Amino acid sequence: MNPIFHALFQKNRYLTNCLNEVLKQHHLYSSQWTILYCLHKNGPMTLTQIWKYLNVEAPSITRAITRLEALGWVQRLDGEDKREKIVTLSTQAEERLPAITATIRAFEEEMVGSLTAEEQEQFLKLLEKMKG
Amino acid sequence: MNPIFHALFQKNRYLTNCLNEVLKQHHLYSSQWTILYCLHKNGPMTLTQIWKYLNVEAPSITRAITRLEALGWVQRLDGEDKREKIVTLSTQAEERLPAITATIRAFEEEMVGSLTAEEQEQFLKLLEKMKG
DNA sequence: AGTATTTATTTAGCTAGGTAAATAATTTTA
DNA sequence: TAAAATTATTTACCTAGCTAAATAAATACT
Repeated sequence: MNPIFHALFQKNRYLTNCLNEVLKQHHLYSSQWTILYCLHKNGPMTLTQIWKYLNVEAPSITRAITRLEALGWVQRLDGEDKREKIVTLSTQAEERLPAITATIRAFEEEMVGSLTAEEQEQFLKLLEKMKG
Repeated sequence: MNPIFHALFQKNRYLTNCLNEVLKQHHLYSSQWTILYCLHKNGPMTLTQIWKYLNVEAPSITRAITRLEALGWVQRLDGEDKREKIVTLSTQAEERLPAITATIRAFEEEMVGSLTAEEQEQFLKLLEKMKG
């Protein structure tokens, strides 16, 4: 296998495992956090808005939201268009998000901190230059 | 979320989806192919050798090998040490691998070809420089 | 030799992604 | 306006990663 692919897949696995490890203290998985952060940043969103924003398929989001709702992090409200459900953060989630965000920032700093700002920019540029 | 992480996770998803798409013609999933390639390159291996080489956990490999065996791509043979199973490619797999490898090479070329050799090297260096 | 520890594999059960198809509500069109 | 097409969400089921714990064989230690 092309070493670039190999390295990219490995790093991806490694980083998500680390992220999950770090999020354990908040009783969250990485992709749950991704959704909470998305809602925090954008306010209430429909399921479709969420999965289009995060670039995954609808069923992944349905499942994740069902779990997040059961755990009390979000609510599903009926939209004006009766087909759509609007997802909002619970007040509990709003309260906890600052602490979680701090954890994440520290983690990201640790992981990416070994690269200079210039290298980070270069890395992003190369990632985007890869076809897709 | 840090844009580097975001971009890396997205690209990872995108590439594995593309890879699966391309491998459909050979009736394989990307991680099945990863294992076949590993065996092709290294010859017969125990399960432990495989998962250590690929940097994943043992149960993932057990499951994948079970499936590959059911589909006729590999065999599990008892080792001299009766605890270990030695995995070998079937002759059918050996016959088909060249065509599959060609497909993969073309795909990789298409994906990574937008980067110059220098950029590819740089990308790898940056990936490795990220903590982990 | 007999017990304790380690090692290799497997099983069970979780999140997280995917596709295909079902359902219900809305829009378009004839 | 009734039928057809589209859209939002869900359900069912697949691969693919993970951890924790079970099992069986080999090794180490009295």
